Amino acid sequence: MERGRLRAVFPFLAMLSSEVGLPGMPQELHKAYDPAAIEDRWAAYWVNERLFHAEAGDSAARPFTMLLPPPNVTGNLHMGHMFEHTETDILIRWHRMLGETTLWVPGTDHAGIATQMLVERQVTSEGKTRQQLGREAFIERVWQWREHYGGAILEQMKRLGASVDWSREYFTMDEGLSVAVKEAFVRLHEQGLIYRGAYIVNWCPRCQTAISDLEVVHEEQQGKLWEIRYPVLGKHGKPETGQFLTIATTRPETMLGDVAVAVNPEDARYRHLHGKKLLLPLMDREIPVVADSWVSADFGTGAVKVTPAHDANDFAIGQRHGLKSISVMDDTAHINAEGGKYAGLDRYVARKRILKDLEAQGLLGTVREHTNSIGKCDRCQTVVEPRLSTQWFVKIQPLADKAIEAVEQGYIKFTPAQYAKTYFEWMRNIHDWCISRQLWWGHRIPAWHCAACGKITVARETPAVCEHCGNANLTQETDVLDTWFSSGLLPFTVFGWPKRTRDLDNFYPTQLLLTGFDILFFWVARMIMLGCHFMSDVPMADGSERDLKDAVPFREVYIHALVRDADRQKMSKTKGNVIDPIEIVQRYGTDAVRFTLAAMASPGTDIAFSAARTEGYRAFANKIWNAAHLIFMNVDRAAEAGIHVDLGSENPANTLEARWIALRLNAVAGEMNQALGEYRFHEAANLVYQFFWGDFCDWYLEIVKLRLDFSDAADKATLALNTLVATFEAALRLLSPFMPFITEELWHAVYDGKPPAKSVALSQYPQANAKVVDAQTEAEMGQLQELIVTIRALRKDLEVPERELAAAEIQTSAAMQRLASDNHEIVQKLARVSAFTFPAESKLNPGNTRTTANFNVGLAFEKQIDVAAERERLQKKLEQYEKVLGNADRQLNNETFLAKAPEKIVAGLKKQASEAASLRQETLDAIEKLAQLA
RNA sequence: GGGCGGUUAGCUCAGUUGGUUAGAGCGCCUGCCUUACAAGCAGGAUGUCGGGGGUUCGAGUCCCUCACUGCCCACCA
Repeated sequence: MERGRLRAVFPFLAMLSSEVGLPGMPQELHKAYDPAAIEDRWAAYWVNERLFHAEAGDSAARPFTMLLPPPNVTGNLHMGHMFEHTETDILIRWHRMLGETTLWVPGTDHAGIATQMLVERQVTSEGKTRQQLGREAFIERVWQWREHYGGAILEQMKRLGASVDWSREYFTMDEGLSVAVKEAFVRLHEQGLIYRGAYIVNWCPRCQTAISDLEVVHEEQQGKLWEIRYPVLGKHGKPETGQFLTIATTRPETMLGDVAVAVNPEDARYRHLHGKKLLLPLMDREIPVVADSWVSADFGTGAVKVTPAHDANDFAIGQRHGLKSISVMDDTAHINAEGGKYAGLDRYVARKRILKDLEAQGLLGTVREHTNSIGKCDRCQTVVEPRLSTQWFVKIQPLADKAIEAVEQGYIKFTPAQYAKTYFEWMRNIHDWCISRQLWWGHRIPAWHCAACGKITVARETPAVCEHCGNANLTQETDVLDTWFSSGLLPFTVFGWPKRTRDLDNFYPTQLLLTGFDILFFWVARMIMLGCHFMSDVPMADGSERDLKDAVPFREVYIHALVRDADRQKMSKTKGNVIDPIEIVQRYGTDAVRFTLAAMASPGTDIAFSAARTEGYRAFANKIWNAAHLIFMNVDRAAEAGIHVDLGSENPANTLEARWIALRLNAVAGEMNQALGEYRFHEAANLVYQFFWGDFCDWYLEIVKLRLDFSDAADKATLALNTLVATFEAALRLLSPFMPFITEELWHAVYDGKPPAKSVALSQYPQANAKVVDAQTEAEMGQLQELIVTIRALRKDLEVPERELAAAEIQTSAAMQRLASDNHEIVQKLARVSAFTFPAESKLNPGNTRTTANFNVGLAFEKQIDVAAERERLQKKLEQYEKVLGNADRQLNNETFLAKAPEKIVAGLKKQASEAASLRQETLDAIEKLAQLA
């Protein structure tokens, strides 16, 4: 480490050492860590140097692969992304440092509806419609938009240091992926797992497309339940006077498409009407009364109007009773020609008109308030219309069966485990998947309609002629595929499927999927189904058959929590409580924000993000920065004395603090590896925080300062310096997955710009050595710390001025006397003691002494003693000891406890009891002494 | 209607398989500009672990129950 380097890392040092001198140091030169000064530089370095590029077969170790849940190409980075990316990046960086081939694949999703809506809005703002533009031109516009603005989120990820392999970036509409999507569709079709038919689907009148069940969000709403009287027809097709069947409905406008009224066959009230005809009001259509057990007698009037074209249940009733379906609404939820005089009206306008007309005819009965849940389009919040339409479906049961088995067999593990339950629940009640969308932007379905025979040809390439009749007059299906169909294939299509590539051999299955529960069904479940289905047919790398175990798309799923605002509210644009991660990052630095997220990421618990916490972790970064400052200053001083740091030294300092910090590092490394392996991010973060700040800075650094005298006893100082720098270097590695920027900067500085690897991210993660055990050092350091802390507290109580030193006297065991003497410099410095002695008995006032299980310590400092306050303090102590003692004695006198409790617990309790007993006695003595004094 | 969580210090939250005196950060109080760091150092106060019952030698942790609260799923017109 040379001065030049030091100045480069800490520019302010130049000022410090200049002739301006300390007192004159300009105020504006902040000594604090400035993340902005280093982060951009390293972010660019990592990308430009392609440090996180992985090749199949890079190492013998099992590869660790993860897929980035592709954000929408229209998306902007929000806190949820940053959280997800932070957790993923920590794991990825950790695994990379474990020496595994580590691959994180990034990409974006074309996001059919979302993107189309966005570009459509743009077109509209220019006074045009997408229809005027035409399909081809519109799609061209979307591509243009994508060129200019798409994938901003990936750029933001680069800035935040996500260690992904950018050379593998994909877009779900890329040529290669499009071929794969076609292939998947055609294969499913060949296997009889795709069919086309007219069914009730959820229709969004605004997006003018079908959407899947999952894309409908249900909302409770206060609505009305209207009763409508349908006249009963007599023998001659004439209404029987005064005879009505009263139905109840929440959607009167659909009555235009009624084809029957259904009652429960057991319902005695209506048994006489079975088989009779009714006259559908307003439409003057004869409709039958049918008996169907789906109808419950106790809801409404017990009679249900049947509108097969506009309700899924009614459709099922229609099927059972051979009824026809009459669609009365068009794509935009306006009444169509089937609706007679209501044609052209919007559904809600029609509703009002219909109710008014019914009332005029005296056919409207009781109107009740009624809460029901209505379905809205996930994308645009428009109320969804169940509508009969011709769509493409995936026959899902065979796929679901395998997907269930994969999880049941443990081939895929969920964390937190409870999500497996949710998964099973959904998978076991799954419905066929409607995969066609009436959009323009997306993967167009590879099917062609024949103008001659009307049949469909499904093919990988545009067919020349109809496969059924040979006619050449073919037009391609206009529908596109659900976006989730293509993203469900990603775990293998990103590696080149349907081709059998080296990547596919090496990286499939991926190891872990880390994502939010909101896309558990949308995406996770679909990937499992499609992966198990398609990859079962792909042989293993060695050519052997692939079992279900290896067909799964990932071996583990980790479901992360939600990031909420500081008041635990969901962040939403409408609430205006969205925290922009970029803004927070600019304020506190990426490392601090990442650390906040990690430290709060306890599995299964939502995160209430608060900037106060981030402020604390910025302070942590600053602490590390300043520790580096201290270390580098000493490296610098050593260099002046001709001493150079030897990081590879096999000869560590053999001082108490050096042995102790090595033990701590070893223990913390072990605990961190353990915690990270179990996705306990918060625990790992707290461990490294506590280690760096508490152990390393507060104790080790303070002590080691005493050793760094390079003018005198330089050998010891050299050893101390080597150990110091080596420990710091290891601590940086330990922290680096959490705070990649500051650790990268300082790690390079430690090596004076000549590091053994291009990045700390490519160095090795510290591992625990189980053989490193040194109970004596641990105990001695513990006792020394207790002594120092006790003296410090006593100083406070005695109000010894901060600057003043005080003489101490200690009563303790011979061993501890030796310990204290051997380390008297440490005690003197950290506890601000001038000197200490070991008289057999203390002559000091009780207020001047403190007692612990290991020692009594007293300070000779004159203070007017407040007897009452002192008695109170001692009484409180006494109560505390007696409580402990009572508790311990009670258990130790309990024979069942002694018989059943583990030995370790009993021994611990005994020790505790004896300590408490002696402390109690000491306290009693002090109280007595105090009484004599008074 | 089904299912899953949560309730621990003023605030935000940890607390792995039941085990010795329940922790952290922030905030609060006190004293320090101690040449790495005031984004700091040192010391300190604060809890009937939501209520009730049970199992156990032992419960914040397991079981039952009640209360409050959040979320997911569902075709009741």
